[in-house]
This record gives sequence, structure tokens and C-alpha cells, in this order.
Amino acid sequence: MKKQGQPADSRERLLTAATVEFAKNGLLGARVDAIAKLAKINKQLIYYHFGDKQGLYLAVLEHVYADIRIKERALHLADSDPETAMARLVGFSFDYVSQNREFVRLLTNENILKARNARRSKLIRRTRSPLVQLIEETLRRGVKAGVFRKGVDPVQLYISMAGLCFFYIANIHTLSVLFERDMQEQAALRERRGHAIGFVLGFLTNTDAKAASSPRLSRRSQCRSG
Amino acid sequence: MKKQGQPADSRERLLTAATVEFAKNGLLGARVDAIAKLAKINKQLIYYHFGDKQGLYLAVLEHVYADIRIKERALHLADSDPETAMARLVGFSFDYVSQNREFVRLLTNENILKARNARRSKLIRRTRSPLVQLIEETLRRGVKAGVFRKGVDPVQLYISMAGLCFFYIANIHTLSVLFERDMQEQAALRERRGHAIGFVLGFLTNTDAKAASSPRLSRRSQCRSG
Amino acid sequence: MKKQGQPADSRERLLTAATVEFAKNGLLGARVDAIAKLAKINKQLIYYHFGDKQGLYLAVLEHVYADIRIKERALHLADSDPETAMARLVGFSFDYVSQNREFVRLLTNENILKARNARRSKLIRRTRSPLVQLIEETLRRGVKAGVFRKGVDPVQLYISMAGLCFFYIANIHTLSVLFERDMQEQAALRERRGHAIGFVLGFLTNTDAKAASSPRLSRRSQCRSG
Amino acid sequence: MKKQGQPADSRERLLTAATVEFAKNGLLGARVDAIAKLAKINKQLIYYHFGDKQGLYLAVLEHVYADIRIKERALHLADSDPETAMARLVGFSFDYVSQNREFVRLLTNENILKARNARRSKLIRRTRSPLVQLIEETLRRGVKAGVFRKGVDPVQLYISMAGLCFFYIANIHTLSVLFERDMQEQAALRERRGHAIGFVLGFLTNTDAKAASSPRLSRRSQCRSG
DNA sequence: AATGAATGAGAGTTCATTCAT
DNA sequence: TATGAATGAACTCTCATTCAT
Repeated sequence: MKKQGQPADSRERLLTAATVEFAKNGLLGARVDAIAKLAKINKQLIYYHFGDKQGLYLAVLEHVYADIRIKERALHLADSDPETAMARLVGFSFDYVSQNREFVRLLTNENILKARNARRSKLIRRTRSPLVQLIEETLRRGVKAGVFRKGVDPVQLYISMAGLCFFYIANIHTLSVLFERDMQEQAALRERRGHAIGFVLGFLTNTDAKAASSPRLSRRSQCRSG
Repeated sequence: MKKQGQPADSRERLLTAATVEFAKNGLLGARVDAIAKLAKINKQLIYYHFGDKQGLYLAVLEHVYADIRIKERALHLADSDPETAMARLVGFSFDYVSQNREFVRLLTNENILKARNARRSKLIRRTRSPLVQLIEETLRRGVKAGVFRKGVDPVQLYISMAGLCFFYIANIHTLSVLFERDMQEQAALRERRGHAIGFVLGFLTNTDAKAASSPRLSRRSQCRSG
Repeated sequence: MKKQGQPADSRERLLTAATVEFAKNGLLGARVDAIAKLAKINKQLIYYHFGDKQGLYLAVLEHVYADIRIKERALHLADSDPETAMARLVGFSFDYVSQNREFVRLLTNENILKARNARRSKLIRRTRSPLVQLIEETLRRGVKAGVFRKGVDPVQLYISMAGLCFFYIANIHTLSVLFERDMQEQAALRERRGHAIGFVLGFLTNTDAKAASSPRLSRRSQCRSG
Repeated sequence: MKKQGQPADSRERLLTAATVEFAKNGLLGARVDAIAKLAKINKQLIYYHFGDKQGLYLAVLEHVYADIRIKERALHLADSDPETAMARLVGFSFDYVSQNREFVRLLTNENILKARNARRSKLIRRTRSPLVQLIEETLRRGVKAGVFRKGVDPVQLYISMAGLCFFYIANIHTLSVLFERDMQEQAALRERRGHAIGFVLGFLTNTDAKAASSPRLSRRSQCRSG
């Protein structure tokens, strides 16, 4: 358990190795031996430091959550105009997931596990993402300036922005099979990034004065949900 | 004991049980014993019918792909106006993933496996999704009728629509933790469905002579991709 | 069980296939499925015809024993001079094992099983090899003619002749590794055949009048047996 | 329970037990459980130490080869006269196979496997048997002294010597059935040992100016090889 | 005489975890 | 803090054999 103490870089190496292995194979698929070998430490040290496999997994999860929160907090959008600010938000989301594939895999796997571990972690539950607030502020500024449409729910917008970026990266392999194109190549990634940004802005950007997020839509087609 | 019950429907029962188990636990996490017990057949029959665990997994994957393709083909949008048609497309996507969670889990897991199995399957590689074509046609009709913006790439739109729906379902547990709300409840699902449809239509119907899908955007914010 | 009846060539095909498979993999290693597939019959027929795997194995064993006895009986040496007759005996032994590798493997395997099955078979126990008698007669003729040494035990000679030939074929693979030469190639086989014949004749052929089979030998070196 | 008893001699016990089990049942027939039980260790240690069953088999094979090579190197024949030396060589061969039945079974089995493992082992491929050289030297001394015939190939002689001894032991069970006598009893073994020595010496010492190892032999009977 | 489906027993192997030092 | 040896539980898969027809 003893989390602090000496710098003990074996702990660091362990976390790095575990992140890779858990991202690749999930909690269940990951091999304790593989992690130990990758970190070049004795397997038993894992138990010494983290109690058991699940403890290590939780540490990894908390670590990656902490990382993205730090990056998110580093975003300063107040000095940009609303449209640019929103574009940077989407761009950041895309870049983060495309550059941190382990994060994507880890989240994906955690959902397969029904977020059992994330829910258990105080650290994860308490550290709120600053993005929703950023989105909210930017939206307000845009509406005030008359460039964004009104009535958009910031939480739903957050999910949509994430979806536009995350889904592409998370499902990049089946998409590649489906469209017979390697979606990992630079051109494809750039293309997707541009589309995501344009999609969000195209939606938000107002020229008239549309009220709600779902305009001109017959009730019929909207409400046959499951 | 129970030797013959049904001549060959044990194959069917097996597939159903395997779909559930693989969706829940992935290829690696799934237990052959669990599948056998669920299907109420002798474990060894799996090997008789499908060769090995992976063979069964592949059969499940193909089955699930075949199913969604059938449902997609059943969509008849030609007699709806473009906006309604598009709304129905998004609605269908959302409903399918929210009602077929196994499909979502299976795809997710297959991406963790780098689509190794999907790529191997001729059936999956060859059966193209009719959705992209449907989107393309609907887009064209909408542009012609002057209600949709021009220049939208149907493949990117397909991915966006999927992302808006799939991401929510696939990550429903971590989203629930993040927003401290059970995203699986009916109200939340309905809300999300409405937002997704509104998002797509809001984007497409912002038609004030905008040419491309990424309007009025400073180069700077668009191109810092990874 | 039903051994006779219709010609039923599936029984023949079965025996042939089983001979190959048992020779290759032994009783334990042989696969009932493999035999069935090789014989192009339904696996269950094996049980119909032979009761079980062991029954089939026994049938194969009896079959190969019967075959070699037939070939042995076909040898007519009475009209050859003793030396030629003896040479033909050795030649026959070598040729038979080198051309009937399954026989060699089957015997080898049966010895690993401590001849459990051969001992059980009345047919095998009763059908005596005519070779010992042939050797005995030939020896007698040679001694009478003054060309063979006296006092040679025909049973030991039989074993020696067999050993000189059988050992080479049975251990051909490890010998190949040991001497870094493919002992299966024609030249190597011919060489061995010549040596074996020469060895036996060289031993038997008398110019003086040696009495026993172990001449001029210090007691010391002969009797430290285990 | 019994965690540590002996730090690393479990490897030794494992090898001994495995030798017995593999000799008795071959690579395929041997049971990992049986080996573990015999060695009184936990089954999984086998995988820890040797990777898998085949790894253990290979270790056994190498061990057994190493053993006979050591014994062979311990033979000092230079101070014996050629005939005694040769008799000791044959005697050694017989005694070794009759006292090391596992060696015989292991070799036999390895030949059934087409020497796949022996060929793979550098150790086995490289460690040459010193016997051939011993035979060569002894032959030369004997020829020089005028007691041995000329032109005998030492490799063929090696194989013949081995055949005379090894075949008897390897096939002792079917021979017992064939001759209705227990070939394992002391008298039988002694008899065979004597015969083998006498056979080799009888062949070598027939020195009446014969040139090659196959004297006075009609072409006809010699060359109908397969 | 012939077949496809089904089964129970057990094989080799993997793996997280713990012991002793 | 660090390590090599050891372990029990479980998992995938194999295989001879039998059932029902």
C-alpha cells in the first residue's frame, strides 16, 4: 500500500508498464507476468506496492484520469472568441484521444466492467472534468455575442463532442475494415479532426436566431426511442 | 443424460448464449463453460460445431453483423422528406445501439482485438453497410431541396452519426459516474436521442449559403492535429 | 465383432488406415478420428467392426504378423548353397524391414507396451516364424559342407540377424542425427544391407575349424554382464 | 503444503521422475500429473522450470544422452590387446542397454517421433559419441597386429554392435512371446551377451587374408536391396 | 451397414497469488 | 525493497465412446 516514500522509480516503471498492458488487454486479459517483465521488476513487487492486480489497475485508472484532468485544466480559452474557443475544445478532445490511445482503451474496458472500478475510486468520482464548465462558459459567451444558437445543453454538447472524437479512435479498427481504408493514417486523422470541429461549429453557429437544439423537426421522427 | 432434444437447434441456442457471454466478457474473458451452461448443452458440442472458442466467437460476430445489416436494409426512407429521413436515420442508429447492447460490447471488444477477427471474416468484409448510401441519397435530396448544406462528406457524416449514438451507449457507465446520473434511465436515453437527432439536423440545416462542413474557421484552431 | 460376412471393403480400408496410423503414433497416440478420416468411413463403424480402439489395434497387429509369416514361408532356400542361402536370409530380413516400416514401428510400439497385446493374441502366439527352422537347416548344411563354423545357436543367430537389420531401420532417425547423414537414402541403405550380409557370413564362414561362437576370448572381458 | 523442502533439487527429482515416466509411456503417453506425483512436487513447477511437457522431455533426452557419453568416455581400452578391447566394447554396449532400459525406451520413442527433439537439441547434435573413434583405433590396432580382418568400416561396425545388443533389449517382450521364454531372466541375458561378443569377435578374427567385410559372396544375393 | 450428434473423463497449460528469504 | 520457488484453482481443448436413427 505504502504509496509515498522513496522516489522508487520501480513504482513509476510499474505504472507505465501496467498502463500499456491494461490498455492492450483489459483488466482480465492483462498478465501480471507481462507487466512485471515490461517494467523489468520482480513480479512480487506488484503485490508489495499495489496489493493485487486490481489495485494496480485502479492506480493506473486514477493515473490516466488525473492526467487528462491536468491537460484539460491547462486549456485557457477566455481570451479567444467563442467560435475559436469552441473549435479549440473540439480539437483538444480529438488530439487527446488520438494521442492517448491507452486512455481510450482503458475507458472502453472500464465500461465493459460497468465502471465498477471508476465508481469505487474516490479520486475519480471527485475530480470533476473542467470541460463541461468551459463549454458552458463558451456557449454563454457565444450566445451573448449572437454567434451561437440558444438552448443547447452543455452536458449533451460535451457528450457529443466526445462522441465525435472518441468513437472514431475507439472503433478505428472496425471502421477501417468497414470502409476498407486505414483510418489511422495521418490524412484520415486530419480529415476526421476537421470534420468534427466543423460539425460542432456548423451546428452551433447561428445566423438567424434558432431557439432550441432540435429545430424544424416533426415530432414523429424524433420520439420513437427505445 | 438428455441426449437428443432438438436435432440441430443446439447450434442456435449456442449462438445466442455465446452472444450474451462474449458481449459481457469479451473473447478472452468469456468462459466456454458459462456458454455451455447457458445454452444447456454439453460443453464439448461447442468444439464439435465450431472448432474452438475463437470459431464460436467469429460465428457470433458474423451473426451480429448480419443482423444489423438486415435491419438497415429494412429502412425505407425514399418516401420521407429529407429532414424526416435524416432524423429517422439518426433515430434508428440510436435505437439500435440502445436496444442491442451486445452489439455495442461485441464491436468494442473487437476493436480491442484490433478487428483481427472481423478482418478475417469474408462475410463481414463483404457485406457493406447500406447506411452510407442511404445517407448519401438523403443528403443529395436535401441539398437539392435547398434544406441541407452542401459539401458534406457522407462517410464522415456516417461516422458522426454513429459517434453521437454509439459513444453514449458504449461509455454509459463512465458517463454515469462522471455526471453522477444513471444514464441508462428512460429519461436520459430519450434526452440523448433527441439531442443527437437535433444535433445532426441542426448542423445540416444551417444552410445560409455555407459551402463546406467547416465554415468560418480560423486555420489556426483547425489544424493542430496529432 | 462379426469378422466375416460380406467382403465389405470398408473393413479392409479400415485396416490399412489403422496400420498407417498406429505405426505412426502407436496405440496411445493414434487417433480414432484420424483413422476414420483416412479410411473415409464413419468413426462409429470402427466400433461396429472391432469393438473398440484396442480391438482394431489387435487386428492390425495380427494382420502384419500374418503378412510377414506369409512372406517368410515363401522363401525357398533348399536349392541354394548354404552361403547363398544364408545371404538371402539376411537380405530378406533387411529388405522386409526397410520396405515395411509400419511393421517395424508396430513391433517397436508393441514392445513399449510390453507385448501385452501380442501375448494376448492366440493367432500371434501360435504362428511360429519359419525363419528359425530355415536358419537351423541352413546352418546344418553349411557345417556339413565345412563352410560354416560349428556350435552356433540358431535362435541367437536369428536374433542377431534381426538385430543387424531391424535396429538400423528402427533407429534410423537418431542414427541420422548421430552421424549427420540421412540414413534413409538409397546409398546408405544399400551400404547397410551389404554390411549386414557380410557380417553374418564373415562370422559364420569357416576356414579352420573353430568350435564355438566365441573363440579365443579371455573369460574376464566376457562375463561382466548385468 | 510443504512449501520449501529443498531449494532447487526439485529440478533433479523432476528429471528423474520424468525419465521414468517418459521411458514407460513415451512423450505422448506420459502424463504430466504422473511425473509431478512421482517427483512429489507441484505439477505447475514443471512449467516453471521447463516451459512445457516437451521442454521437460527434451531435458530428459539431453540428460540421458549426456549420461551415456560420460560412461563411454570412461572406457579406457588402450592398455588392452585389440581382441579384449573389442570384447569390452561389445560388453559395455550390452551392459549399458540392459541396465539402462529407460535409455532404450527413450531412444525408441524418439525414433517414433522421427528424432524431432534430438535433432533440435544443440547439445545432442554436438556431443559426438566417442565409441566410433574407439572402435576405429581398436580396429587399426587389431589389423596391425594381424588378428583382425581388414577393410571393416567403423561406423557400420558401431551400428552392428549396437544392433546386436540394443535390438535384444528393445524387443525383449515380443522376443519373449516369439520364443516362449522370458528373455529378461539372468541366464537369457548372459547368453545373449556372450553371443554378441562372440559374434563380433568371430567376425573380426576370421582373418585368412580376407579383404573386405563381405567375403566370397555372389553378387546376386547381395544386391536385391529395397 | 452406416451416420451425425452428443457426452464424460481427463489432458496440458495458464495465472494470480503466496512463501521463505 | 527485492527475489526465485512454489501452489491451487481454473480454463481450453482432446478423445474414446455411445445414442438415436
